[in-house]
Amino acid sequence: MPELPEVETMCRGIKSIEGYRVINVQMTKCDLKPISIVPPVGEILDILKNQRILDVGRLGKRVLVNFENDYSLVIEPRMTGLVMLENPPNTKHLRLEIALKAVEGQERGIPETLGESEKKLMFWDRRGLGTIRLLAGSDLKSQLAQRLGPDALTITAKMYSERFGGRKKEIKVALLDQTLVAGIGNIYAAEILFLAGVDPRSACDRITLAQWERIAQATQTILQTAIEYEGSTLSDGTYRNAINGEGSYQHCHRVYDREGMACTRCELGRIQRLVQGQRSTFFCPVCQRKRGRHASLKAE
DNA sequence: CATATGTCCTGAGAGC
DNA sequence: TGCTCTCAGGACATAT
Repeated sequence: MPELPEVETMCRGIKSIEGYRVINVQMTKCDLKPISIVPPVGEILDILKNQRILDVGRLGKRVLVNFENDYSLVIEPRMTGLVMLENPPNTKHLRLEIALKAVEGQERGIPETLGESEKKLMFWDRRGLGTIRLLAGSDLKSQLAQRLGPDALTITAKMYSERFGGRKKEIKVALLDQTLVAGIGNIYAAEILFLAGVDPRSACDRITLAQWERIAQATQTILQTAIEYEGSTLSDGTYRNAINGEGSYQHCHRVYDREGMACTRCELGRIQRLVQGQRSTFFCPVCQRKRGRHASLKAE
């Protein structure tokens, strides 16, 4: 599920835990197969107990909770994971709970009745493909940060052409490769290529500089706007923000999950679906023709 | 049966 | 031969 805009929304939604300290860490008991948590929860508690949260960050599609002892909790939602503070969709798929308490003085000014001096950070995951890891700062760099490409919110046309340019891979497949650029997933890859007017089947080594410019510009436009809309909650309703609200960028989708519908830009083409790398791709065969130069960055 | 927002691992093949 | 990189395919677990 969550791609960069959804993960960014999760991070912003739990930002109020900054400065709180860890009281307890526990797996929620359920009959489902447990998710991957490394090291085991007891060990995590030993390392994090009473530790203050310095800040909340994002690394590609992962949420980072950074502690004062230089450890970081890396939460990777994968397809259906959610990081929440309130109202999880159900208890059946609740996987981990971290009890937090405000440090001395932090709760001052907040009425005790609101219970704001205590918070609970939860990880909920229906499919259970998500993972949680606790890493020391140096391991975070070597095991994770180093393997990821530049964050999609910072990538430029030059970086695109340098990192992608020599490859034979199709551009849609390459955009999903987190070692090339971090944060783009299946929905936003489709939307970015539509806005850029680039055929998703184009081989990277045949994409022109002008097209890389359009792809870079579209990356920023699509992702920034999707963040403003707090991400996409698809028809299955799985994605929710930190307090169980829905995103609304799904109403802005121009191609994703719109097979057979008329293209909103040219009104001639019908959105087509094809499979690339075992994943669905949606595009407008008129606006995204390989040699087409009709595409314009002006969205509406 | 087919579909699903993501990532990791394995094995094959290419190129040096 | 061996090392590295690339790419295709499957696995992971649950639900609609």
